[in-house]
Amino acid sequence: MTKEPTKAATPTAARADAKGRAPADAAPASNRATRAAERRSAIVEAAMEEFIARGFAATRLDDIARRAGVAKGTIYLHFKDKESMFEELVRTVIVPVVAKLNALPPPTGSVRDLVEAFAGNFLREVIGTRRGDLVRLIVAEGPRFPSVADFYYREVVSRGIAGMRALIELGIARGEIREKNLARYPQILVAPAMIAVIWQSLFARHAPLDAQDMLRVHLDLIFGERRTT
Amino acid sequence: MTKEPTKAATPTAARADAKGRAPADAAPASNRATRAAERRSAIVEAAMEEFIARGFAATRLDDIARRAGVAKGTIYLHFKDKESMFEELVRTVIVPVVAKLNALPPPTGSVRDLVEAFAGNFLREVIGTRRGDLVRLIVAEGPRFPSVADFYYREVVSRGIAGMRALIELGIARGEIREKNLARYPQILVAPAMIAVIWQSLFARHAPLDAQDMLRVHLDLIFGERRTT
Amino acid sequence: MTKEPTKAATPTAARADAKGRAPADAAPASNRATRAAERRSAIVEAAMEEFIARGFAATRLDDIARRAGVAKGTIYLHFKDKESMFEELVRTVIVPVVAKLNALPPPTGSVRDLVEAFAGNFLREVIGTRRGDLVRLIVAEGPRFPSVADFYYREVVSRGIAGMRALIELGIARGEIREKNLARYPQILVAPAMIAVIWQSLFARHAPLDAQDMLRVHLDLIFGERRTT
Amino acid sequence: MTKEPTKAATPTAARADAKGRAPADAAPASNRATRAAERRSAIVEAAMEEFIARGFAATRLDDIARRAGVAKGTIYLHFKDKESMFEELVRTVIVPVVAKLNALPPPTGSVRDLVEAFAGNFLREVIGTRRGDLVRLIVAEGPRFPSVADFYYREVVSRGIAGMRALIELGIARGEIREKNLARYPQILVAPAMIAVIWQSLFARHAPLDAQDMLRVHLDLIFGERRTT
DNA sequence: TATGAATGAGGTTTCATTCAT
DNA sequence: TATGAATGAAACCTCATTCAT
Repeated sequence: MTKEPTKAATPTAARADAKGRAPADAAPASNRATRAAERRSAIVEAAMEEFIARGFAATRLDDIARRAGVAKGTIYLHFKDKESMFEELVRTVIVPVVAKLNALPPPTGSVRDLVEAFAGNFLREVIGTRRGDLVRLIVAEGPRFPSVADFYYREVVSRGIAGMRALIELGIARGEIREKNLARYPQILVAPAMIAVIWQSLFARHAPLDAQDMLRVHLDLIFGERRTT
Repeated sequence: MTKEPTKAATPTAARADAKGRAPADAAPASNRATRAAERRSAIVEAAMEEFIARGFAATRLDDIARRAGVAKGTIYLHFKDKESMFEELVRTVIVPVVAKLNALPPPTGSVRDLVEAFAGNFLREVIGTRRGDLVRLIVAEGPRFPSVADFYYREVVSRGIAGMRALIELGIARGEIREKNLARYPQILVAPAMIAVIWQSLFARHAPLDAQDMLRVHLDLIFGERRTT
Repeated sequence: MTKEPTKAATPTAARADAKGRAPADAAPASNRATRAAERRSAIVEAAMEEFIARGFAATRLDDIARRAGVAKGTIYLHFKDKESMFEELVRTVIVPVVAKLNALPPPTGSVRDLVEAFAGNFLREVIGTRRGDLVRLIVAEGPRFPSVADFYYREVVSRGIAGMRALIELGIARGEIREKNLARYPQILVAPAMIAVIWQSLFARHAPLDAQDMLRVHLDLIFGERRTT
Repeated sequence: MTKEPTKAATPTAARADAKGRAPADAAPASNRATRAAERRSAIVEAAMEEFIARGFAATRLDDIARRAGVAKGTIYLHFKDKESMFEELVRTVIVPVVAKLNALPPPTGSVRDLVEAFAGNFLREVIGTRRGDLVRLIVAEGPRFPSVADFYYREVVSRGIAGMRALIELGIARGEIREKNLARYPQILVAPAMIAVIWQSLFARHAPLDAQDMLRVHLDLIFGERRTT
């Protein structure tokens, strides 16, 4: 009475190669594997939208399928069940974020400029975008999906904290930051940005928040006098 | 508004009277209205626990009823439906918070002492307690329950922001705070506290966070040199 | 993400007694417990028909519900799921059979008369009736429901075999049966009856089988010359 | 009857020829028709295993395909649908049984020896083997597949009964069998063998049954005194 | 008021069948 | 011929809501 399907691996990836030769006549953009990958992305994309809009429990696979333009059953060719889909989804969406964090340029110029550039970029790319909603989604569903919270902590939060700490220590060493204890709580550095993300989702229509400006004020607190821009 | 007008003689009540004796356990302080209120608060309490643990959609009225020690139908004597219950629930739980905010003492002593006392109190009462989870619940369900987000903004956030702004302006006027622009973003003042609340729910088991200590560092940033305590 | 309902116990059986007194005014035939029991039997009855007609896997709960005159959800108030329903069902239906086996009269008269009366009765009550189909159902689904096969073996088969063996030994002792080895294989005694049951389900429309007459011939083999009736 | 008429040039074939060379692996004894027949019998074999293990409704074509080492779609090149496959399958598997029955040697020696040899052979080849499970499968699915039951009756049962009857009449004529009425119910002769088959599937792990020995006792009943072997 | 059995719409998941390659 | 991704009808099961008691 039990089975174990465990699908979700890339389905037909290397069949052509089994012939022992490169598929010379394979049109690069329309073979089976490519179309399957496209469908998978469509599902991931659609699922993101729905999960963000309604949360895990209230999201219907029917709606995901319709939005992705596939049949309900197709989802099960790519994901074992709704829970696995949610978990893999978050991983899939987080991966580029991690890549971006790892690709940060080495610190040149003042630490404040670095932080401001980085945080400004973060705000532009996250606030009010789907990626910001992803943060809210993780906050919302984390307790019910410990594996998701774990993954997010391991891949994003702990690395981000470590990176911030390194920057803060550099700023302290260069005399840009006076408050030495800040290195113990890099969370303080990013707290306003997180607040801005959440504020955007919940209260923007009551009181819009200029996240970039708030960030500058926050950095003034940390780095001292605002520079004359 | 969700309750039916109280009817005079319901079947059960009539049958009890038919026994020809006064109900022995009806103490003067435990009349019908009182017991109804007790039931209602039992339901509210149970619903809070369940909604926090599972979120709105995944919470079953069955579980709420069992936890509250009432029958499922009883919930519908107090609330119109699940959504109304959730909305009223959040209001009910938030009211004492508002009351507390309104009962704050007038500012005497230094602003830093005031803020530190208030925030310290906030952290003690919120971090790791059910009230902290309530914040996360609102973050999680806010987009699907605009009325809840609106209510929370109106009753708690906007008042809190206003109060913080007044304190900040006082601090600036007294020379305790140098960064004048902070008054435009009181969110910065509370951001680390919010982060601590969320951190506690999601990442505490990976990396515990000393919220009180982090708060002191944050206040040092705002008020300058840490005083020698 | 896991729960354990485990319903299926008699739902509201003893609630009235919780009051500490016998429910004097409880109409014997129409209280809640009685109606629940009636519904349960209706479901059991309907499920028997459907399982016999289609087998376990091909039977739809929808059809059972419709036949029983209840809603689909009602089934789940009495049974945990389809498998549990099937298993409990077989138990429920088998119980009276066991009771009947236990209530057999002590052997008086000739062993042949006893066996003939018993087997004749068996054939009348089983062949072509729902109880006969139950035997076929157990044969069909037994390998996939070991607990059902086990239960049937323990409660019916092993007792029946033991009873037959005792009768055979009595017959040998009395000189009615010459073949002493028969006591080692009481299955031989009942084999034609079982064949008749299966024949009835599968081949009756091609070649009707007079089970009672076949039984007499079989008993003649065992007990020797047919008596002049 | 379930196969499409063979078309001349299918896409795959055409593409292979486009390479301008003869397919190197096309041995003379392994042409297309042969390989198709091999695939078909692989499907039949796999389907037997699955249908026996799970019954018709619970068997998945996916599992049959995987076990047979073909793609799911291939099954539909050989069989119209699942039901047709089941029906043809049973026919296919039964055919050799019929052939064997027809090839029985003419009766020489004593009837008891004949019956004992035949039945002993039957038990060895059927009990605990796949062919025995086929009997159980027919018992299980017969009512839902009248055509299968019909076919089985026509090809196996009726011939077997007729053959048994002839043997019995010969035994009566030769004086080996005293019970003349046995010729009217040849089922009695085979009943213990059928019981043994079913017993093996359902109850063997509770109480193993020595079918060969039981058969000898049964034949003693029919042919009188056990011969001194 | 309070109960909880009953309902049935609606959700997730499976799987026989099709069809472009 | 052969493939297996895709489909979508249909199954099982849940649970918010109702209502007779």
